[in-house]
Amino acid sequence: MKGKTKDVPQRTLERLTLYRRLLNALHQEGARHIYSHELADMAGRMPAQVRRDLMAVGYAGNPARGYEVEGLIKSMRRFLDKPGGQNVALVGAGNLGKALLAYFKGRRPNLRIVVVFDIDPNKANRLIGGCRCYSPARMAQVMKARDVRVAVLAVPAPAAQEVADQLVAAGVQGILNFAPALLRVPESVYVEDLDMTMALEKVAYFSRRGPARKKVSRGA
Amino acid sequence: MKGKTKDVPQRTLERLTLYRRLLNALHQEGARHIYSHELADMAGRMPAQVRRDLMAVGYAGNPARGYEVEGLIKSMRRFLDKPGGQNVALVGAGNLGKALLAYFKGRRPNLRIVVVFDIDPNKANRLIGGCRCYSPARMAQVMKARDVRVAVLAVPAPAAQEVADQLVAAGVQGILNFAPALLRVPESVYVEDLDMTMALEKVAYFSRRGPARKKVSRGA
DNA sequence: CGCAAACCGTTACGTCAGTCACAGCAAGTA
DNA sequence: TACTTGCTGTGACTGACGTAACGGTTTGCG
Ligand SMILES: NC(=O)c1ccc[n+]([C@@H]2O[C@H](COP(=O)([O-])OP(=O)(O)OC[C@H]3O[C@@H](n4cnc5c(N)ncnc54)[C@H](O)[C@@H]3O)[C@@H](O)[C@H]2O)c1
Ligand SMILES: NC(=O)c1ccc[n+]([C@@H]2O[C@H](COP(=O)([O-])OP(=O)(O)OC[C@H]3O[C@@H](n4cnc5c(N)ncnc54)[C@H](O)[C@@H]3O)[C@@H](O)[C@H]2O)c1
Repeated sequence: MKGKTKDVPQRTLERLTLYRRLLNALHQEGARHIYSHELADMAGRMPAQVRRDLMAVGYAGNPARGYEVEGLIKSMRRFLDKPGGQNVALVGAGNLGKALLAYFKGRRPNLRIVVVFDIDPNKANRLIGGCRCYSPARMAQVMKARDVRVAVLAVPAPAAQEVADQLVAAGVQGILNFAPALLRVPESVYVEDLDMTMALEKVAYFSRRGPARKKVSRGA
Repeated sequence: MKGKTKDVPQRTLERLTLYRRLLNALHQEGARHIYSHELADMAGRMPAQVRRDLMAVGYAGNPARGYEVEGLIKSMRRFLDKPGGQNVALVGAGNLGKALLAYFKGRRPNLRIVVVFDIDPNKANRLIGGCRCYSPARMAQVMKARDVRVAVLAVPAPAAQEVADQLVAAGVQGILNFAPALLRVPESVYVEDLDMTMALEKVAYFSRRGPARKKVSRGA
């Protein structure tokens, strides 16, 4: 019973994934120990925040040596990852979808895109970026067979809600949505919106208003 | 004297761009007036928050008819956009860069990608997605000639800092960063990080933890 | 013309995340 | 062994943001 994770704030989780990335790089370079202020520097945060974030994963550091890199990585893996890994589906093999597919190809061992869906008949039943592409009509069937519970949505905005409904019907519990559209899904389904247009407008706006801002970088 | 914009919160600005998108669609459909609770429904927020956000743009609604759509759109344009529009540069014409280029092509009249930079000699001095592609060596020169102050960074992570330095040297004041790397830039430069990997890990994590979450969707 | 209703603008409140500060402790030193 | 040092873990503080509440105002109708 390793439960009792008492709800981690979203921002904290974002930072944890960042820390892990940094730690993996450090481990590659042979580092054995690291202090909170070192991690903080690399992540662009405050040392206290790093320590507080790490409290969530329940790994105790040593006041004299800091955190043991390898052990911390293992702890974070236990905390962040699903033991057997998670299969991910991609819907929409357009420009963005194909870029994502190429990027995630073999990169994340336990967060792998294993199947693609696209309504375009020219794409269905073919291999795209090493993944089998199916017609959305077969979604429920394929998703269940492959035990997919997370999906990336990269279709045009007008089709987004329809696809989301299909995904939910197919048993998906989390959606990474690239379409600029508000998805109506059941409470139990987690949706993360990633709106690039909004992000660009934000940059355009704040880049005009002097340096009066804080250091909240925010991912996704 | 329309100054006195007294620093808008980032989240508010994100929502404003969303409202504007919705309003444009409504205007297309011929809607003339709209209430805060209608906009709120469409945006997935609370009516009070919509009203509060709209305070920032300084457009007054009417208690009986709500907001006048066309006037509000105009006000938001005045508030959000730079009068003559803003030119944007894209650095890195890889899979992601090309997708972005295709997507923004002619879509945003006053936020246009006008130039591309890539270190690949096969791409330099050619047209990519309707944009001239230059070698990074000519960055400062080209950027100044085209008055570009905003850049999208889509190069591999190891090259990100170097490119950021070049961009800053070329006079850029805002960067939309897709690379999973922390950019060190002067205080006056605004950086918005958009980390897709982080977003996907977030979805994978929270999709496993029941429906205990709030309705903070967050863009970018 | 007076009234009722509905919504806007704004102020006040509550909640949550980020920061600070300090107690506790493990290692190194004399 | 006794002491010093510097970092961790954590409670308390602060500030920002979202939420709720309320007075003001404009319209429609009796
Ligand atoms: N740079 C970008 O590409 C970019 C930038 C910002 C936002 N977006 C958003 O990302 C999404 C995808 O962008 P894109 O450039 O890849 O678009 P795209 O037009 O290149 O690709 C869309 C793909 O989705 C498929 N599709 C359409 N309807 C479908 C359905 N009902 N079921 C399954 N597949 C369907 C199409 O066949 C096509 O292959 C869009 O919502 C867009 O607004 C993309
Ligand atoms: N789906 C995706 O494509 C995806 C997903 C998540 C993150 N990212 C991030 O986005 C960035 C770009 O991804 P991509 O898939 O387009 O990569 P890519 O390898 O397809 O393209 C990178 C491009 O950048 C160019 N480049 C390299 N160094 C450069 C330099 N110093 N100056 C100018 N140009 C240079 C290369 O020539 C290439 O054209 C990466 O940092 C990646 O981590 C991409």
